Amino acid sequence: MIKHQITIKDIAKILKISVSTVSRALKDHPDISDKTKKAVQELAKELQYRPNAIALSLKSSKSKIIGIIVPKLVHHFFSSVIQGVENLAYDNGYQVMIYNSGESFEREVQLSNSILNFRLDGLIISMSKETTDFSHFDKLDSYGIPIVFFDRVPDLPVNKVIFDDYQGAFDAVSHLIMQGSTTIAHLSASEQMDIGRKRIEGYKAALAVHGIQFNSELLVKCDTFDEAGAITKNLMQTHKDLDGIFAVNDLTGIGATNAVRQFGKSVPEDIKVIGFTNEISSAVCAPSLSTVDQRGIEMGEEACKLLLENMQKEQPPQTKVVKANLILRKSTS
Amino acid sequence: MIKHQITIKDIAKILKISVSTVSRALKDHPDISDKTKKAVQELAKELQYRPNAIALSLKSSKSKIIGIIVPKLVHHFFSSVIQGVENLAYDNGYQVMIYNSGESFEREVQLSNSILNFRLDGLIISMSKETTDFSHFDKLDSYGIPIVFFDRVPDLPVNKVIFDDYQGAFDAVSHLIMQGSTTIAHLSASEQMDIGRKRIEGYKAALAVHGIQFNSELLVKCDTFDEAGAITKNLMQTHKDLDGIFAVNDLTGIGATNAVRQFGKSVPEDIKVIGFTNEISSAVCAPSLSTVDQRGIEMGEEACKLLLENMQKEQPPQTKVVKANLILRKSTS
DNA sequence: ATCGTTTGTGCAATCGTTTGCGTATTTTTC
DNA sequence: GAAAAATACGCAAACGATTGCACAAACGAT
Repeated sequence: MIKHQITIKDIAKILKISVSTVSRALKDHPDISDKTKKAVQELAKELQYRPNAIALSLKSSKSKIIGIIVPKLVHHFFSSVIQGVENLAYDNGYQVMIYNSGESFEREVQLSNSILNFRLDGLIISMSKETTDFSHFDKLDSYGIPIVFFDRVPDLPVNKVIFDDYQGAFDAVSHLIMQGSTTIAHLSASEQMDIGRKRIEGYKAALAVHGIQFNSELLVKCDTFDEAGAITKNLMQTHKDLDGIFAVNDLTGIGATNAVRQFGKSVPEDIKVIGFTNEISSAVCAPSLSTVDQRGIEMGEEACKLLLENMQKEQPPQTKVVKANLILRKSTS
Repeated sequence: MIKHQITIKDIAKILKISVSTVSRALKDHPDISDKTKKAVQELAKELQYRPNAIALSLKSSKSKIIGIIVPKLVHHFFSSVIQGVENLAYDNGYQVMIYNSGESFEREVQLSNSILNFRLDGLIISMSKETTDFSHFDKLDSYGIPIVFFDRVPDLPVNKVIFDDYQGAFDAVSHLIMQGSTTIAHLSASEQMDIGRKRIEGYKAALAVHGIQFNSELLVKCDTFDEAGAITKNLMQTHKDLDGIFAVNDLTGIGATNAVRQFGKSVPEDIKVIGFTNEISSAVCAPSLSTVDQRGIEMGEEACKLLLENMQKEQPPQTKVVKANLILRKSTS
């Protein structure tokens, strides 16, 4: 009933030759006569022979699989990065194994172990928010498995592909200023996070360059949709002249937009809003949200390229920076 | 520099015993003396021995991995299903390998082959939109790899977990009627697709039950955000009494909502809108969109459960139906 | 006729682990 | 005190493929 997968042995038995001959014939080894080669290759095709990837992995200690761990699957940004990684990986004969840490440190460690068990050839990872201990990465490293970090990266000399958060924030805030905003709040991520800090710096720098005094009351930590509404309303009451909001991500930006309208003001006429990341929601909400695109596909491709290089030969750690791309929509014009 | 992974052989050599003894000691085989067991287990722990999953796969012809192929990663629904599958799989000692067909038939076939090469133990799949030829699934089946389809399933006697689209549509439209709508349009998917057909049936049934005449002009094929706006405006011009819209998915629903407001009418006061799927966007857009939740996590769990059963012993194909769950938000009240 | 090459193939080890069987040593039984 | 049974371990084959080495046959050169 159930077919078993054709092996090299089956072919050898049918043709009454040895498995070594079959193996060599299949890969056009010069030692094998054309007659034998032809017979083997034809039979292999007829029987739909396909090499057992597991056996190959065992023999070569190479799985031809690279893993990618993301903290969430549902973000458009991460999906794009995965897309980019897949593009390059497939072209180079690698499979991609996608893992989802779900923002859990424990899960991340488990997955790292699994990567060791399956002897994956390399890892691309964006760390979970909980991760502050990096010993599971050291372990992978000590076994010679190259790692490339992206987006959420540790502050260590490792291979990483990061986004130019500073420039993205700078451009976003500069754009608000160009559009006429002068009192600009920033709904920011935690300063603990690299991302949060960089975006705050970009925000401050843009203000400074345009001669606007930084006001610490306008810098509020808040990175969820739910918080954004409440905080925005608060800000509008305490700062009647508020006319611009730079949100650390799109959901926060949309939350702020909704709050502004509920407050009876309008976007972009009274208050202009710009987000960050370019999630799908930012394109479909009303008014559509201007935002900073993080070029996920390019990031994925860069990360994969870096990983492939490191898999070939050891190299000093590199950092690649992907530039921001401003997406202008209705919420700022 | 680079450590090699500790194997059973290393332990055997250090302890000057045979590999078979080590193997048995590690799994508490009764033949082995307590003294030896203790020595082996302690050393294994100290050296951080971890079994080579590749070797185990080769030996047992079981990879302890199940694959899941989704046509897109970025949909909240698919991510939820993956989550559900992971939940159950991990509890049962399986890894999950996530694949992304990107709605490409060719990719789907490639991935199926890869599943064969890596001897995955089972597959959970939602087909790409392009898929009309099922021979790659037959091939997997002929090698004894069980398959469970979900969401986008073939019309064949196979294991599947489907969503009750008929009931979901029926409930959604009934809800619009309860809220006072009487002239209800349906922005539908293609009737070619199972999903599209079922939702249309549910729409018609709900109208019939409540004594509303079906009007074919109000049934328009349209399943993207961009089309939705244009079509909605058109409908509002040709049907001044339009007061309800049932959209085949959330993006379409949001597109319709935006169009209504641009037309100068308001949601939900003038026209009530309900979507389908419960994407993140539906929760954050303004006004927030009522929708039909597809219980992705439960679907994933059901699919995984069905697969695990089939991996244990062959069974006649089953079909499981997951019930719809109405999510009421501002767009309908 | 003899030796050296070339050509084509097979043997056997290897990757890491499991497992059926054999066996040496000790313990039990009458 | 001899046979039977229990205990604790090792040998070797197996999973599927690769590859260094050996070797037989055929060929050419001297």
